[in-house]
Amino acid sequence: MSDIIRVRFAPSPTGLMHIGNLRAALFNFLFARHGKGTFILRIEDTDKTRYVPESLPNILEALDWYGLNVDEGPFMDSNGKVAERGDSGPYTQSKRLPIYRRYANELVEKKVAYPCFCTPERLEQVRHEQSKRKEAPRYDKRCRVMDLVERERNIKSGIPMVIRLAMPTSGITEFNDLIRGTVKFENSSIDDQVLLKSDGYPTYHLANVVDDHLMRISHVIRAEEWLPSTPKHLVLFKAFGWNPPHYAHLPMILGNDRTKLSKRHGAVPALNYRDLGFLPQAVVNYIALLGWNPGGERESYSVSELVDLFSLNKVNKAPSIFDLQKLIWMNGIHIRSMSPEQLVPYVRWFLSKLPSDEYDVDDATVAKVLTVIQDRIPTLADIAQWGSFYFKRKISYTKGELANLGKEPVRSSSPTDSTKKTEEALKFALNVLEGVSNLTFTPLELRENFMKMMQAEGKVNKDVLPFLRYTISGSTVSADVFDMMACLGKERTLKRVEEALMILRT
RNA sequence: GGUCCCAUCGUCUAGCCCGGUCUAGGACACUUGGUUCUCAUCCAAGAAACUCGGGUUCAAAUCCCGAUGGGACUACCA
Repeated sequence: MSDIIRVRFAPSPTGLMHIGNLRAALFNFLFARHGKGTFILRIEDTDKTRYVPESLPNILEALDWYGLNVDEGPFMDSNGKVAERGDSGPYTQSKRLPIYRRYANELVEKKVAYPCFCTPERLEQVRHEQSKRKEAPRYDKRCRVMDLVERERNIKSGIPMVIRLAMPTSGITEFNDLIRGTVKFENSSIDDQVLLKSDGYPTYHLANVVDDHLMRISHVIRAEEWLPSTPKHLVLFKAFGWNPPHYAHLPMILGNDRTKLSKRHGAVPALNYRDLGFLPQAVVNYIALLGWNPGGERESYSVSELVDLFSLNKVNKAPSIFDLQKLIWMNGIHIRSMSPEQLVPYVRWFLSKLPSDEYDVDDATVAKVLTVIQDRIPTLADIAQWGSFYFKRKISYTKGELANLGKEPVRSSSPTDSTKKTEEALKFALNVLEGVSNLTFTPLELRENFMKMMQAEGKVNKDVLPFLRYTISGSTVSADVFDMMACLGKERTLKRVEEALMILRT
């Protein structure tokens, strides 16, 4: 076996790319890049009945969003059409049907496979009877022992048939899984799998083996659910006289209830995380650490660091549970580690979703706003709420709401008292703000001025700042008041305070 | 039912291969405190695990066996 690394991510286009797919893709990608190898995308569309046309564009978009660039295989060209690159194509199995047929015939000639004429109904019944007798449900090998004359006759008369693998009835098949070590299977316990269906399409098992060989795949890195069918694949490799690739079976990602991740478990489609406001590098970082750990105590890694450190023998054997809480935390880490300018492209989409009659999103100032709120947004989607002090055209509140701010928490004061208190605070603020020059309207300067003046008048923060916060942001929960005011600029800040005072006087 | 895989805090994990340095470390979440005009960030502290039973050994989270538990597979699906 050559030491050139070629790996593939081989999804079947039966639905949207989900987290499990993403994980398989990511580990293949990391392994390929780490070993300076080739990362191949292969589309396993051999089940016509489950084919979903939107699936492939979704897979390509997801790979692109997460930065898992494919070296060979389908890609979206500049016209938005699916094209393929690489010299081992086609990379879409439905375009390789003659190849599989040829190899299936070769297996029949070698007597490693045989035609089977059993109807689905008969198979169903055989299985039914077996399970009634508490036996393992499996094909009873009736057509395997059919005499050649009858077989020829059946073929000639055009009875629908499939090609089945003639699994050895004795001996064991063992292999060294790169993650799990030696795994052994009793050949006699394995069914005579269908290799070529009656519609001329191959099953996964045939297509997989043929393509992995033809595409010179060096390492098959796939989910653990494939572990039990690996001996079938090995038997096929042996029958063809080919060298099998190395195998590595990844532990599964489970939902909170410890079962296979499915729709019930929340935002499973991989691109949903984009729409929920997660950074691709945060998701990649999180997923990489689910079932893999380079050792040590670090949690935050860039993609290139992951590539440098990645190795299959550090992959865990046990399945892991997807924890959205930790992803959210990690997203925050990545958001805070980036500059506002770097964040802008990711944030734009969320801002574009805001109603334009209420929000005024000025592209040029997004970065400025981000510096103010970057520390407190766990996801990019939160920019709408936290940035609204700036983007919202009009901060609206009623007189009552403003007055309410003046209420003492303990002893309740009369409405007039609380209105007065609010008014007093805002008048004070207005006065201070007017004293700060346009040029020095910075958080630091503002803070100093306010502190100085408050001290002079015997006021404490609580007497002024909550009122100002509400006036500026329209919320009792917001970013730093001074940061917000500096971000807004003197003119807009003054306008808001003045407007609030006017409302109070009505 | 059969086959295979797996097993450290609620969760992600370090340690396991090459037994002693483990009164088992880190992180998320949780609780408490500090910083603070709010919410976050940040800082400090706390609670929280080697599934069980045998064996090997002077010594086992680490090696072996078994049980239990969980998961995957068991289709003319991948």
